[in-house]
Amino acid sequence: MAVAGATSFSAANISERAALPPALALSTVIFALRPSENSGRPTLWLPLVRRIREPFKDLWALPGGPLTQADSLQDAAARNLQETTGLAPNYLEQLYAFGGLHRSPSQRVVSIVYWALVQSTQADLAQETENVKWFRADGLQELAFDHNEIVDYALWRLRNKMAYGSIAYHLLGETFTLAQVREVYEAVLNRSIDPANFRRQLKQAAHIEATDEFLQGGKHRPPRLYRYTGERQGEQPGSLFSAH
Amino acid sequence: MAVAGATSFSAANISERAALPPALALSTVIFALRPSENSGRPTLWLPLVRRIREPFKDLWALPGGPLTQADSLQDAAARNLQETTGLAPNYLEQLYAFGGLHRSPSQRVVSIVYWALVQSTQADLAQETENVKWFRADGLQELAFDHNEIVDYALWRLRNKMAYGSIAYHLLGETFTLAQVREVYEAVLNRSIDPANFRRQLKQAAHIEATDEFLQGGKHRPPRLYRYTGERQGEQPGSLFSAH
DNA sequence: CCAAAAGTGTTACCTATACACCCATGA
DNA sequence: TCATGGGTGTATAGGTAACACTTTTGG
Repeated sequence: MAVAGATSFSAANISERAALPPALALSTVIFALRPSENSGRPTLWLPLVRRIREPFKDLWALPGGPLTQADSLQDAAARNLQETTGLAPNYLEQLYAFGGLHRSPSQRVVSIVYWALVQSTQADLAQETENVKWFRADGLQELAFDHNEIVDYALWRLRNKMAYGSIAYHLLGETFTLAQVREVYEAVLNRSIDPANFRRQLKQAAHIEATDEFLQGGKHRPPRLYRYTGERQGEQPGSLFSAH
Repeated sequence: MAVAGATSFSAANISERAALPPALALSTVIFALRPSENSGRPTLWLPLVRRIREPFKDLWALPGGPLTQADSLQDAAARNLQETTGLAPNYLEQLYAFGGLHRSPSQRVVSIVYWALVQSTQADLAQETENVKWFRADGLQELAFDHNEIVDYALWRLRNKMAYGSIAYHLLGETFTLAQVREVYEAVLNRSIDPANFRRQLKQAAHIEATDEFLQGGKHRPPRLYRYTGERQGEQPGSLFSAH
């Protein structure tokens, strides 16, 4: 099924494409926070898999696969994510259906793409193999297919949701300090935020509750731990309540 | 391909489903403003097509069809919309990919759904036939498949975009008065808006310019006509600039 | 006691809202 | 001239950003 060089197409090639039914595939953009190599501050990373076949052999690509028959799109995305990277997502939402004519040089492929958030602890457990590796989300190298464009769009959506919705918690564990939430915002939105104002906004708007515990072991005054009380899963058409 | 009653499934039926590859379909939720039957004030309407075959024979459904091979998803949606209803959309954007297991009682179908806005003038031209008819967008009767859910989601998205983005102009013609824009907002968001404040918000935030013309023929002081200067097409992943 | 993060208080500014008011036109 | 929608001005409230200040820990 894989053919020739990925750059140009003959007329014969095009008419051959028109005869085949478009294939349906699922891919997922997975985000997690990991410490930066330099500063050690949390930054956005995502796992990619190496292509071991043409087309785009040896380039890195989003994890994905065919649509499993017995699952809904959402379930199939979660299952596929688990099988290719070993990760269990904390948040999963449909991103977009990409269906340009020449996304793949061989057969025409329509990809339904999801995006996911996983906790840092999860991400650390995930095995890095020869063919699965984490990359920083910004300044990514050239990827297979149109996956650079897809990652850019996912990043845009993530930042949008972060700025308005209450999504940051899905990158954190069961309990967290308000400073940690702030660090998530700063890492994703790539700008510093006033701690005083930020904590107030969180405590009034978002769905969190204070616990009786404090994070010990720091150098300074131990901060209080909080817990997220909102929805755990991603946004879906069924749930028409979330503001954005 | 069409089989049996739409309500329950035998085990044999299910395993048969699993063997077939999922079909890929396109549908579109089309919105236009038309005067209400009672008040004459503009309200939201959408065109539906009558099912002439099982499943769901004689119920109304969203216009749609298979993915044409030679077009991108966006182009295929526009073409399909043209062929089924005769309408040319002023705005077209992908809504969601619906892929639940039992959306269709026969074969499994994954529908990539778009939503569109057309001008009232267009909508008036569009021929109402035995099998194509306009309905008020709220309080819709029972539709085929999961199309009620899809329309609800499209309505939610429309209202969201309307409240933030600059989308209302796509329901209007080349030139328009600020009062007409306000009527669009009032019709879609279903609440009255202060004319004075609304005009100020528009004139500073949105991409419109004043023309030298005034709308004549009204009962009172002729209002100035404005023109939209922003983008004409829908939002797509390529264009990562629009706020929301 | 000092440094630094946790957490609180205060103020300036910006923008959405409410509403009083003037303007221009048809009848 | 009157009624009415078009269009402008202005005061008020609510929320965000900036930053001074207090609190609490480790060293």
